Amino acid sequence: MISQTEENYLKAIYKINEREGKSVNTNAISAAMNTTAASVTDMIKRLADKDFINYEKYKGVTLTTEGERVATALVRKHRIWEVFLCDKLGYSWDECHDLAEQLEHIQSVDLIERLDGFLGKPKFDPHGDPIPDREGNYAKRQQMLLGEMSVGDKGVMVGVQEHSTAFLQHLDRIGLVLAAKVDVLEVFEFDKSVKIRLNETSELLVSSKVSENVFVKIG
Amino acid sequence: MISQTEENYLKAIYKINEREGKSVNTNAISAAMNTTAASVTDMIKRLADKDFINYEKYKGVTLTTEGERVATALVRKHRIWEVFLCDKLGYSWDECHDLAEQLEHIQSVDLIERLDGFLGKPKFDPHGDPIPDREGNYAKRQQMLLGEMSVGDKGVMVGVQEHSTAFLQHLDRIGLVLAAKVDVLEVFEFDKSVKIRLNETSELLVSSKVSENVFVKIG
DNA sequence: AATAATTTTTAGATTAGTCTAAAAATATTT
DNA sequence: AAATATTTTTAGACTAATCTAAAAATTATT
Repeated sequence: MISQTEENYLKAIYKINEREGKSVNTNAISAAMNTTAASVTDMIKRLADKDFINYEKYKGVTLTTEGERVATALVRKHRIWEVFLCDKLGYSWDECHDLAEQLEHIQSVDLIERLDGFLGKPKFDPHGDPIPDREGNYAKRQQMLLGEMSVGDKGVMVGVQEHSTAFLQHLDRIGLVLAAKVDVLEVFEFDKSVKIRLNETSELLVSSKVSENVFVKIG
Repeated sequence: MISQTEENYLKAIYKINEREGKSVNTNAISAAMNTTAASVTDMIKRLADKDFINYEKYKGVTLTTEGERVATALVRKHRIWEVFLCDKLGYSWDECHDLAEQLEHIQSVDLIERLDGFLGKPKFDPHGDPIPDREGNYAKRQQMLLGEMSVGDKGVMVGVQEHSTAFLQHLDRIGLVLAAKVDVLEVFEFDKSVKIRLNETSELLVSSKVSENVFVKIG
């Protein structure tokens, strides 16, 4: 058996590795898990004993095949539950995350498959993040940050890099929500702010904080 | 904060009290929780410290108002999740229990209210057990055991006393499921078996094991 | 390369939840 | 009412997950 805590550590390691692309060190994990470095050392020994991670003292950790399987299964469950919460129960995208953190730990081989079917086998969660399949594979999104786009580029808002409640609520407030049409009108190098046309109607000037954390799918 | 384990103990105490109607003793709890009497003593001290139960050494325990609130909230959540699993995801009534045991511990003030609304505010779970309202109140069912009915009585199958998988699967097999119409044709005092007409068509002879564990609503 | 700074690990404690074995209290039987 | 049986509690120990403080290893800086 694997505990919820162990699962959460594996997910944290997976996400850090996905972001940084290398062996994950103790401090990064303790920051992500809100614990001390000592606690992390204890835990990674346990996870290494159970063959979920490869660990060498002072060298950081990487996930084994089995560890990666557990982590992607959690991500899959998390994102499918988020779709349920938003599509069926009317939660907004900033509210669904915390509940999904709990629901992703429900242990059942087929509950999540049935839920997936009930929801119409969605490919993306309400934040535009892709949902891994049963094998843990998911297509990397054909997307770029709004801040990396050029004048004249057109696309659709497909996701966010930053998932904080405050940020998501801000996006709601300015109308830059999932599936919004985005045309880049001007890029101000000075402060990295970007002027866009939203949904082919209103003009909107967004700050660097926004442009550097919003993903747009070109096309 | 209250832990999942503490919640489970409170629910067990609630159910034993509901069944036996008196102060709940240590051994009954250890049997229900599949632990030792020593573990129960440890736990009831903790629950008494937190004012969830009234406890006097060697005298058993009763729930406080707060303890009862927690227990009925759990029962409410359990039964609403069961409705979701059966109505929306196609689980059968013998499969949904174990999953609901996990789902009932999801902590959220309004998730269960939204789910309740999504499901159309059901009054009964898939086993015919009543769903408590937010205050923990629920109407006692207008029902009797099949074995207590008389020849000529007619009714509808509304629930079971015994919840084991084997029993529920047996009921499925003989077609005596929730909402089935039941007319009592003959009662054999010798072995407490009962002959019924099922759904106004087939005749069926059921054993005492069945007749003493199936609830029928008269009318 | 020596020193300083940072990161990581170890050592030793703590809490929740569990256990076994033995002692104490209560209930039942003779 | 004494003996026996049952129930409950205590005592002491274990594991998972955490902590603080100190030691050890690694990395960066002068």
